[in-house]
Amino acid sequence: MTDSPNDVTPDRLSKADALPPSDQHAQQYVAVRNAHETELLEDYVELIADLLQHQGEARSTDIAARMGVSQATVSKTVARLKALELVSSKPYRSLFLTKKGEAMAAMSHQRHAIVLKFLRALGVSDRTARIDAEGMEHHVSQETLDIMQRFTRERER
Amino acid sequence: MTDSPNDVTPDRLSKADALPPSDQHAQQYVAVRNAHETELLEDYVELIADLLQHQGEARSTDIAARMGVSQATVSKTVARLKALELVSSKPYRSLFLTKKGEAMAAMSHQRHAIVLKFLRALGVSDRTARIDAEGMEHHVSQETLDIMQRFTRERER
DNA sequence: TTAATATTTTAGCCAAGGTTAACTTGTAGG
DNA sequence: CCTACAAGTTAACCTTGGCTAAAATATTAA
Ligand SMILES: [Mn+2]
Ligand SMILES: [Mn+2]
Ligand SMILES: [Mn+2]
Ligand SMILES: [Mn+2]
Repeated sequence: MTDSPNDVTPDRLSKADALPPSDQHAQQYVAVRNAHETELLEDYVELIADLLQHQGEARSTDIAARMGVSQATVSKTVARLKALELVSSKPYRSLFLTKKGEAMAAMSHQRHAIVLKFLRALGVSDRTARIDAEGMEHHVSQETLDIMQRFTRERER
Repeated sequence: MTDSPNDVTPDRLSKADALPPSDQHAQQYVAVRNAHETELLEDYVELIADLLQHQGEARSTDIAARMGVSQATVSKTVARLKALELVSSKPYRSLFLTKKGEAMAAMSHQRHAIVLKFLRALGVSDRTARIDAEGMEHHVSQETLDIMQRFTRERER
C-alpha cells in the first residue's frame, strides 16, 4: 500500500533515493564498525610516535592530557596495545613502539595528513579541519584518499 | 636533550608539523568521542525513516538485515531509542518515530545526503562513496558541510 | 481452528572504553 | 638519605554494542 502497483525504479522526481539492496546496505555499516575497532589504536600509536619525535619521550601523563582522558584509561588502553604487540614498555617507564606499531603509526599519520591538508585546501578553517580530520580519517577509503591527494596538489599549484 | 638549545618553533623544513597545544589537541578527541555517542542512534532513526517511507513499515527484521546485526541487537538498541523518546512502538509491532526522532532523522538524512553527493562530485565511485559517507557523516562540522554543499553545486552547474 | 513458521523479546555472555579511588613506584630537594 | 610530590598502576564500577540460545508472540496455511 505504498504507491504505484509496480514500483520497480521510481521515476525521476519521485519520493527520495531508493534504498540500496539489503546486503550492500549492511556492508556499509560493517565497514564503519570495522573502522571503529582500530580507530583508537591508530590514534594512540600516532600520538605516541608524535610524542617520541617531538619530546623524545611518550609518558602516559602526556597521552592522558592530549587525549583528554584519565591516566587510568591510558593504562588500560596501553595494556591492550601491548597485548597486540604494538607498544612495548617497562612498568613506570616511557612507552615505545614496536616495528608493528611504527608501521601502523606511519600509515595513520600519512592518512591523517592527507585528510587534514585536503580539508584546508577545500577552504575549511584550521581549527575545524583538525577536529573533522580526527574523526573522518578512519572512514576514508584508499580510493577517496587518492582523490583527495590529487585535489590538494592541484589546488596548491 | 632533544635537538637545538632553544627549539621554540622549529625552522621550516624541520622534523614534522608541531603538535597543537595540549588542550586544543584534547578537544579534537573529545569531539570524536561525542560524535560516537550519537552515531548509532542517528543511523537507526535515519534507517527507520527510510523504511517507513519506502516500505510503509519498519520491522526489526529488516533493520537487522540492513544493519548487518542480529535481531537481538536491534531489540536492545530500540529499547535505548525508546528510552530516549526517539522511537515508539508496541511489543511485536512495527516501529515509529516520535517528533524528536523525526527531527533527528531529517537532520541526519540531510547531512548524509550532503556528504554522499559531495564525494560523488569529487569523483569517488558510487559504491565507495556510500561506504565512506556512512562513517564520515558523523564527523563533519557545519562549516565543512556548507563548503561541501557549495562545492557540489558548482560542480553540477 | 490449529499447527507450523516467522518474528520479536529476553536472558546471559563478552570486549571496549570510559570513570573514581586507593595503592605503588619513581624522582627531586633539602 | 629521607621525604614530599608526581607519575603510573590496579580495582571496582558503568554504559554501549555486539553475540547466541531460548522463550514468547504473531502470522499464515492446511
Ligand atoms: Mn589520527
Ligand atoms: Mn583520529
Ligand atoms: Mn547515515
Ligand atoms: Mn552513519
